[in-house]
Formats: sequence, structure tokens, C-alpha cells
Amino acid sequence: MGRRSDVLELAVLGLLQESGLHGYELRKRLNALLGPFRALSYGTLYPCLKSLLAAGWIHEAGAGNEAGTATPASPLAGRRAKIVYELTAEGKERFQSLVSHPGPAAWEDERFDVHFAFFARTDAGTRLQILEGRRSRLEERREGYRQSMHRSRERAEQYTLELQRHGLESVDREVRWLSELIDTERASNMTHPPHDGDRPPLPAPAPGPDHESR
Amino acid sequence: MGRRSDVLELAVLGLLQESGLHGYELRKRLNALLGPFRALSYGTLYPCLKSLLAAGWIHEAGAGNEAGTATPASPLAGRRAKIVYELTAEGKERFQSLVSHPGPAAWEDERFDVHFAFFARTDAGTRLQILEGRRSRLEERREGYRQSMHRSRERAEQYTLELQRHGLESVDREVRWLSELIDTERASNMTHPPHDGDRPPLPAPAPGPDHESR
DNA sequence: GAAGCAATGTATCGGAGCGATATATCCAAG
DNA sequence: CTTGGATATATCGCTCCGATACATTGCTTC
Repeated sequence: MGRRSDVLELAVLGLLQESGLHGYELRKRLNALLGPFRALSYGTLYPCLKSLLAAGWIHEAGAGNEAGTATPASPLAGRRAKIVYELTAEGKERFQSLVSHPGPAAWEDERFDVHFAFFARTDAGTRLQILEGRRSRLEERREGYRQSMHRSRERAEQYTLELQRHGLESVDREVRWLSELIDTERASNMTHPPHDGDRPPLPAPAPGPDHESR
Repeated sequence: MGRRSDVLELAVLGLLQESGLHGYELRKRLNALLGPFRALSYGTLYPCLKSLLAAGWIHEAGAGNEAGTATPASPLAGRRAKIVYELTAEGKERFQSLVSHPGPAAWEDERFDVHFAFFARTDAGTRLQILEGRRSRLEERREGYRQSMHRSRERAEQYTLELQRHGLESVDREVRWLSELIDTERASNMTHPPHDGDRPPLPAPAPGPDHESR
């Protein structure tokens, strides 16, 4: 499967862990998972489901009439049924495998969020690895901004500069966020050491976005 | 031209205002403009240049040998020349038009940065309009996050929640940034009132990302 | 002075993914 | 009883991106 859809694969497999879902609900969860905006298209989801089906990681299960209403009249003809997708045993294994040793780049922009969302089902070592990978990725980017701003010192143009200043600041905040998470993870690893399948540390409630300004 | 490339169109037209450039250099400037990362592909740039050419906004100008070395041996055959793209008169008009009355959605994620980058060549009224549009867009998104977090209060999962908390905080910062810019713009409009083609206000140097922590 | 190699430069192709759209069912309001 | 919205499945065209191929400098390093 393609360059980006492997992250979709992970997300779908992850969401189906809990229980079987149909496409529509799956899409809603998917969109909620990564932030309530940036909608995922059905033109992406359904082909992905098909390929997961073909790979044998999920299977379809009709759900028009299993609890309650016995098929009222004719079981034949049209009657478009809901299709509930469920994980197969192989699918569960696949998810564990994806989550335990992340591909070449779990710290890229689109992938990181999904991996993070499933941290509860990821072992502590891998969590740390992904967080640190993400941090260096962002540190590179921060360095890129610094270089770029330094280069354009003279040829400076006010608004462009402001844009870059803001970009740099954002990346910088992101790095600090990751550093805090990493510290939390490490502290939690200390107190209760490399013991397989341990509980995730909760990253401290944090004082909130400081909401009374403006 | 397609859904996304119209922002590319604006960017290219804007960059060529200063002087003619060839594709390679254009790509570098483009990438620097939006942030030093997220590279733009030639597979996007060249088709765009072609369509701009077809529309008559730009024209090609050979630049292999105008200052110095007279064509040494044979002017025939291979000899691949640099192609410098320059704006036509229509191209300049087109840019002004794009910049003065922004399309249906100059405040969307990908478009906003480019429009902002060319604020120096945008009149004060339009600047304010775009900044405010962007802000409401982000306020909607913030509201989306709030809703989403509230909904998943019970079914809460630590890491997912943390991800959303961080997302909300980021959007919130973005909104504050825009509010500051808007205030600055407005103040500057006061002191030197609606007079066509006025100088842009510089948005205050700002104390910087506060760099000694950790 | 040529061999190696990084940067500059132009160009295309396959395919992933998105927006738009078509279709169909259910249910509540009017 | 019909309008309309939420739920639900599905496909198609088109855009854009990553990969790749190519050619030309210009530089170091023997």
C-alpha cells in the first residue's frame, strides 16, 4: 500500500481494536482522532478498507438484523445493509506489529499524530523512540528556520519575516512540548523499570492554555 | 487551474515581480517563502509554469549567453539553455487582481501563508479582511476542538486527550497572534487613515520565543 | 587533465488521495 | 405525505507529489 495510506491502515486497524464499526462511523472517529477538522475522504477510506479486506486483516459482517427486528418481509432484493468491519486475528497481529516497531518514519507530520494516539497500546520503549525521533525532526526544522531567517536578514521584507518568526516560535513550542512528554515518560520508566507491558504514564494535566487574556 | 495550484499561481506571480527567475531558483524561493521545509515538487511547478505560459501571464527568455561568453562553437544541437521566466504586463495585472480581491477562501491553511507573504503589496483594507477571515476560521476550529474534547470526556483516553489539548492550545496561540496583528493594522489605519496605497505597518518586533528554558 | 561528485537545471510518469457526486435508507417535523 | 437532514456506501476525474531520468556545470583531489 502506498506512501501515505499506511498511516490510514494503522488508524483503521487501531480504531477497530475496540469493536467493529461501519465506514461512516469509522470516518467520523478518524477525523476526531486527528483533530476535528481536516476531513478524510471516502474516496480514500473505502479503497483502504478494500485493501485491508484483501490482505485479510479485517472482514465484513452484516449488521442489518442481528439484535431485534427479524427480517420483516422479503430477505431478497435490494435492502442495502450496513457493513460492519471487524478485525481478524491477523489484523490484531498486524496492528501490534505496526505499533511495536514503527516504519522508517513514524515521526513525520502526518504519521506522528496517529502513532501518538495509540500510545496507550504501545510499549514504553517505542513510545520514547517515537517521541525522540519526532523531536529531532522538529529540531532540524527549527534549525532550517534559523538559517533561513539569518540568510534573509538584509533582503528582509517585514511580513515575510514576521511569518517566519511566527513559524519558528511554533516549532519551538512544539519541541518544548515533546521535551516535557519525554521527561514524563522517562521519569515513569525510572520508578517502574523496563517491565514488559506496563501502564502508560499520564503526561500531567498541565495548567491549560492560560485562558483569560485579550 | 485546479483547486490548490491557484495558490501556486499567486506565489509564482508574486516572486517574479522582483525579477525574472528560472525554475530551479523559483522552487528554492517558493520553499523558503512558506517555511524552509515542506518542499514543493517540480511535478507541480513545471505544469504550473506551463499553464501560466499558456495564459499569457509569463513568458520565457533564454539566458545562456547574454552577458559575456559568445556562443563558443556550434549554436546548433543539444546545448540545453537556462530558461528564465518573466512577467508580462498581463501577468502584473493578474497578480494585482489576485492580491486585491482574494478568492473565495484566502484564509484556508495553504493559501493564507502565501497571501500573508505578499501583504507588502496588498492594500490595508484587504490585509485586514484576510487576517479577520483567518481568525474566524481558526476560531471555528478552536470551537471544534472544545466540542470534541467535551464529547470525549468520559470515553477519555490519556494520550488522545493530550493530543487534543495540545492541538487546542496551538490553535489558541494562533488566534492570539492574529489578534495582535489585527490590532497593529487597525492602529496604523487610525494614525494614517484610508488613503490608497499606504505603507504597511510593521507588526512590532515581539520579545522572541523566550529562549533560555530547559 | 581526468576522474569523481555535488550542485544546478529541466522534465515526465505512476499513482495516491481528495472533492464532487450519485444513490439509497431512515426518521422527524411540517 | 413530502421535505429535508443524518446516516450510509460507493466511484470518478483530476491534482499534486515522490521518484526518477536526464544534462550541464564547477569543484576538489589525485
